[in-house]
Amino acid sequence: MHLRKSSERLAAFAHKLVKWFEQNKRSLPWRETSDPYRILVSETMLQQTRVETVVPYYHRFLERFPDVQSLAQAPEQDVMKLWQGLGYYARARNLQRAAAAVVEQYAGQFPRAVDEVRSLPGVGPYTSGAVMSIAFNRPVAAVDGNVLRVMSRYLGIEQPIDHPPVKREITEHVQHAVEQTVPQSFTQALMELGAMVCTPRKPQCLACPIQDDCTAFAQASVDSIPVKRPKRARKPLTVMALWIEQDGRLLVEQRQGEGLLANMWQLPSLEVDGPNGDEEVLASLARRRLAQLFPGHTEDRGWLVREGPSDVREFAEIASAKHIFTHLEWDVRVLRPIGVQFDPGAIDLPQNAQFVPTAQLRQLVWPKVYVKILYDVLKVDVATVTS
DNA sequence: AATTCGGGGTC
DNA sequence: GACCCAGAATT
Repeated sequence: MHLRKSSERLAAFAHKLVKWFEQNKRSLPWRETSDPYRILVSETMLQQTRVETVVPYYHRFLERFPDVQSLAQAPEQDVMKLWQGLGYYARARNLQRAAAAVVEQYAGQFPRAVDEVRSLPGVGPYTSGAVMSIAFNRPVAAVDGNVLRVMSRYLGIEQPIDHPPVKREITEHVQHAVEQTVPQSFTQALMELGAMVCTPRKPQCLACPIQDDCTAFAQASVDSIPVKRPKRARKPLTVMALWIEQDGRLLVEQRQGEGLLANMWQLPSLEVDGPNGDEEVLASLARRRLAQLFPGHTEDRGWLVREGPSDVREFAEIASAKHIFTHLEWDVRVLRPIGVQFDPGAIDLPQNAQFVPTAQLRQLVWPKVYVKILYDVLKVDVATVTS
């Protein structure tokens, strides 16, 4: 792969970016340190997540887990609770596994070799480059969404940037540039330019330090670069969730350990494809879920008692919420059985379900959509970190 | 090479 | 609504 820009022009490019960065950089918490652990925490939180969103999480997380040891030995639920609301929860589990690997495989000393850093759980091509350059000032390219946008415009690349060969070509240019300057500053400068000047919409080309050498600016094609391939449509799902509250306790269940929102807590629920929220469909789902939760029980004079199938007939929809994921769209409908009481002590529940006093709900880790539902119904804020 | 992982800000 | 964000892991 030949370079579109000469080595000399890339050196000048890098130099101008670094100079611009030193004069224009934002003050951000992770720019106060070169501790590789803290850089890794920030980079992991920043994956697919905006700076403003991350800042408060970064402070809380490092206050509770100031070093790899404290993170490595913490209960996973404590880590997840501090990640609650950030999304992409595998990042949190991987980050803790990475801390454990540093403690166990590197005797608590953060590894300094690219391959070793890259081998840590949750550390991919971008994050390894970011840690190497930012924390250790080593010349390793870090190519994220900002960099792909800046470089595709600078180089005038009109092929889709999410095409691997295109990303490889861009990485080669970035690698060549970072080797000719101060890696620590250059990596951050490239991303800072993408965030503040070379933005997705309405880039501030007149304020750009590399405007004079930018291919897209020269061609007036800034608005049509980068090109990305179209995304698939989201899949709509209807989620029937049961509200079963008895004597100040709410019936909740923990999701399975893999996949979407792994291990997080929710109301007992059933999912069906499509917008499917007819009253009768929901009631039928609710009866089916009740039968799963309370096998062999039936309603008798207003109480759910043993023997016979669950035959609760009527439900009230007490709350609803729509929630959009990257590839899914949830329509959550919360149904409360009418005229039935439960005896939390006399019922055998599935392993992952239990009645929890409403005052203790906030100790569990909840997906955002259930944070909203619990607040709507109970007026309790289960997002507040208490641990 | 394509999918699966959250959630929020912005236009 | 559609887009996109300091991406990685899995298939």
